[in-house]
This record gives sequence, C-alpha cells and structure tokens, in this order.
Amino acid sequence: MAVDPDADERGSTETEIMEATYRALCKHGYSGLSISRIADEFEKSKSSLYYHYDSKDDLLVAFLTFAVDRFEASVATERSDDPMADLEGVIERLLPLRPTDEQRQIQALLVDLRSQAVTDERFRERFADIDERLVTTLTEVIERGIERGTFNEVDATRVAEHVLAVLNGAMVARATTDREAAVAAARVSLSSYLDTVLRR
Amino acid sequence: MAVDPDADERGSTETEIMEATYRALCKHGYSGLSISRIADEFEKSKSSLYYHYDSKDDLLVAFLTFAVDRFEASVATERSDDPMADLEGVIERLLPLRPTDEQRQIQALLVDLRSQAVTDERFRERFADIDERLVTTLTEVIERGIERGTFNEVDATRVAEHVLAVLNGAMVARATTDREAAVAAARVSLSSYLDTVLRR
DNA sequence: GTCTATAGAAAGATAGAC
DNA sequence: GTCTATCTTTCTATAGAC
Repeated sequence: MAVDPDADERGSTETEIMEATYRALCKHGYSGLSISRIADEFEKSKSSLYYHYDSKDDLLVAFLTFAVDRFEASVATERSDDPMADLEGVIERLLPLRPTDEQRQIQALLVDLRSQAVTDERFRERFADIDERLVTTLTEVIERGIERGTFNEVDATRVAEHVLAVLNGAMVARATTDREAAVAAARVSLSSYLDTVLRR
Repeated sequence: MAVDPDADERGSTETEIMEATYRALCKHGYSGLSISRIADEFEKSKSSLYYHYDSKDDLLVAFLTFAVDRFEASVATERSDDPMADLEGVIERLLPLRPTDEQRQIQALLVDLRSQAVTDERFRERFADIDERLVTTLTEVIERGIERGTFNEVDATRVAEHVLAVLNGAMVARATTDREAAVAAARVSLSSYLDTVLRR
C-alpha cells in the first residue's frame, strides 16, 4: 500500500471508500455489511464503488489490508533502554487502560474482522501474520532485557505468547462484553506476572 | 430450555433445526448464514422452519441458547480434593492440548458467534454471562486451595481473570490462525505461571 | 470517474393445499 | 406439521449516458 505514493493520500477516492467501509462496519458489523451500506457512508454513488473495485470481495480484501496496516502502525514500537518500559508500552498500546472511543471502535472492528478468519483463508493468513509480528516484537524486547542482564533467562517466545494471549483475550472481552473490570484485572495481573517472572 | 422436558429430546424437530443450524454455521460462518442454507442442512423444507420459528432472528436467538447450553455442559466441572488438578481440568476442557475435530469445530463456532456480540446486545449479554460463570468457577477453585492452605493468599478473582484471558486469547488464536504452537506455548506458560503464583 | 436506471440472483417471509 | 409456489425486499453487479 505504501508503495504507491498516492495510495495513502487523504481524500483519494480509494481512501474515502476505505473510510466509508470502516464506518459501515462499525454500524452494522461484518455480517450486516453490504455494498449499499458502504455507499450510504460514502459521498459518491453505489456504482462508483464498482469503478474502483471489481466486486464486494475485492473491496473487502483491500479493506483488510487497509485495516491491518492502520492497526500495525498504531502499535508500532519505539525501543528505549528500558526493556520493562518497552514491554509496558506495547501492552498499553494494545490494551489501553482508558481507551478513547476511537480506540474502542478500532479494536471492536478488529475482533469482528478476525472472526472471518474462521471460515476465510485470506483473513486467516492476515491475522496469523499480525500475531506472528506481535510475538516477534515482544520476544525481541524480552531478549534484549535478558542480554542486558535486567531480565531472568526465561524462554522469551513462551512468555511472549503468554502475553499475547492475555492481550487478545482481554481485547475480545472488551469488544464483546461489558466486563470492563475484567480487562483491568487481566492487565494488573499481567504486569505483576511479568514483574515476577522477568525481574531478577 | 431444560424447563420443557421435550426440548432436549433427540429427534424433536426443534432439535433437528438447531443441529442443522450448527452445520450451516460451520460451513458458511455467521456472516454467510441464511435460512436457505439452514434448510439445506435440514431434512424438511425451508418453510417448515417458519412454522417453528417466527423469523430468522427468532431462530438465531434460540440457537444462541442452544449453543451456549451445550458449551457450558461440555465445560461443567467436578470438584476433587486437589484444587490444582481441578484448575488444570478446567483449562484442559476449555483449551484441550489435542482437540478432536468436533472440539475444534465447537470452539471455532463459538469464536464466530461471539463476534456478533460486538454489534448485538443479546449476544453481548450471553457472552458476558459465560465469562462471568467461568471466572466464578475458577475463583471458587482458587479460594478452596487458599482455604486448604495449599495455595498462596492471592487475589483469586484477579488470577481467575488472568487465566480466562489466556484461555480466550488462545482459543481465538486457534480458531483464527494456524499458529497451533502458540496455543501450546500459552498453555505451558499458563501452567508454570499458576505453579509459581499459587503453589506455596 | 461518476451518475441513474435496472438486470438478475438471493434473501426473508407468507399463502394455501394437504 | 409439512409441502410447493410465490411475494417482496435486498443484494451484487452491469449498462449506458454524461
């Protein structure tokens, strides 16, 4: 997507269509999404969607890329000289304690999109890729901590998978229930777990 | 559902419809589910569905109850005199190391159904209820361990929420990616976490 | 590139015979 | 209770003018 310099341009028709799709998904969910409903969120006409995308399927695949790119950009991690702070930084970005309405919306949308991976191989590959990248990021931070001697010599990948599972589980809980206290409890417990297991 | 003695009867038309809906959901996912596709999995005709249920929506609400009841029955926990074994028992039922194809299907279906909770209040309440019950079960087991003096005096609810988040996160990963090793890693890490935190 | 109009298929739902 | 036939609405997608 970032290959074409115009692709990310604000106001390009393709971007407007992606934004309209985003709004339609938030309102109706994936199972209630239709071309007409996307057009309802779009300034131009329904048939103009078909000028830019060959089919609904084609549009949805493009949206998947769009949404995944945005998500990964929003989680992008800067490394500091404090691995524990880096870890907490990733956790806060993936599961903010006080999410804005927009953060809530994005995560709800991702949970909804992700469920399509149950029956659609293309979605499956994308979300496997996301998880793989996140585990890689987490593993690298943990290994840096081990190298610097501030962390215990744990199995970094195993701990990273544990952290990711907690984050994904809490993210799903937040998007699909009103058990906000559960999210807080999971986050607190996760921090104390990392403190116990990593800090020497 | 268990109020009416005939409701659970094998071979009752309502049960056949629920089974047909189950198969249609496995094949097409929630977003691809239609009355015609349910009828395709059903011995009788499409219009007979409307004799038993007023609308697609009505049928789906009934199916939600059916599926949740089956899930909760499959997770039902017997208590022993070994709290750690009870805990591992719940974990193994919710996230089996070697799931059968049927267990895989049920969990994939639950992940798919759950995503409807993002935009449908009725689904939201159901899944909040499921999580609440599971946390209660886990909390009780942990508190029993504390009372017996075999567990440390931890915040039982907090640990229970942590465990549930790992289980839900790994369940979603299993249903939406092919990262089976991630599930194994999360389970191993979860066990060692419980051992570290609980065992005195 | 965007529009209006519409084709053609599939959706949810009902009528009326048996 | 179940059937076939059919209605209406909604859906995806295209034709053709501008």
